[in-house]
Amino acid sequence: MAKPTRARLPTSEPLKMAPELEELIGYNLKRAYVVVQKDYRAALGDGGLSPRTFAALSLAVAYPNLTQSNLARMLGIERSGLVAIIDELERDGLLKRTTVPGDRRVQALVPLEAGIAAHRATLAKVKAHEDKLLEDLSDVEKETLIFLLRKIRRHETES
Amino acid sequence: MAKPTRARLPTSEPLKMAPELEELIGYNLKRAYVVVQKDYRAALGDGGLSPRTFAALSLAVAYPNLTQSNLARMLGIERSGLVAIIDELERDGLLKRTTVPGDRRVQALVPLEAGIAAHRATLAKVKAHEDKLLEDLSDVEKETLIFLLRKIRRHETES
DNA sequence: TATTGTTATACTCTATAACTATA
DNA sequence: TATAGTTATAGAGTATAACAATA
Repeated sequence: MAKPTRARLPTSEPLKMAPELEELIGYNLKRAYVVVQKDYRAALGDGGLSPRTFAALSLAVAYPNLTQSNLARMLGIERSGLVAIIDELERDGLLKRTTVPGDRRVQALVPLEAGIAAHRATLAKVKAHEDKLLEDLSDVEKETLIFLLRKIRRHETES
Repeated sequence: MAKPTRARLPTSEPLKMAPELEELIGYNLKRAYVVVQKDYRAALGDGGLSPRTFAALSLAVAYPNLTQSNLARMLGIERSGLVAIIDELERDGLLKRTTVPGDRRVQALVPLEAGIAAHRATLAKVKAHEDKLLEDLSDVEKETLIFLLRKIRRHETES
């Protein structure tokens, strides 16, 4: 049976980390992601688009008449999970589902003027939040980080 | 009203990305995190410890007699959320809650032999999964990535 | 008054499976 | 048979608020 070998860490003591955990890419990725995500929410507030809704809108604006299935693929999520996101965007008047002549199964996504404006405005806020949060990273460091993250993203499942 | 300006993206066409999305750190962080997290689960299987449970065990092993409140702080989660994680670890015989003489409020976490062994075995599996998944990153690139992620992590809320 | 562990509760994000209407 | 959109459902993961015991 394992015996306690050290005294309990008092609350006042500065927080230590598990050394082997700190060397793992996955752990650092998760923790860093939480930092950025929390700051995003704080910066955009309650009325703002959530990260995933903003991502969906960005792609819908960049590729008008996109299919929901294609958008889900681009986002790396299931078709079923996209429904609520599109519901929200349509409810807010940012885009609309339209039927496509020639294939009555699909619902093409058409960005509306309000959606294009919301996208532009939100993008500016997101950029401002990242610039502020990451101001202690140089431009080269930010480029390097994105380059390395994209290298990991090459393993995204293509399904 | 916005008019469709391009033809619908056919399923066969290679997936495009929204350029401005691809330049955001947060978006790339999220997508890369999903890649690593999915590969972790695939590598460790159904019986394996989840990332958060492994992280909790790692810290409990590194700091015997740790308090639940301190552990929650280290993990960056709420005390309440840690309860289920410790329940799981205790149920699996990997650690035990023990009362501390001098403060009967706290439940010190004592790693058991099985817990130390499970930690060692899981760490080996996690390292193997990361080495395999990230084999296209050089050692310098991996070090750089961890360095940059830690720079972001400096903004972790100290609560 | 403040803190520790706990419970209850709810919300976000995501996945799986099954359905319908089309193709 | 296969695909697009949808619904129902469930499971992580996390947060907030409150509580009892203790400091």
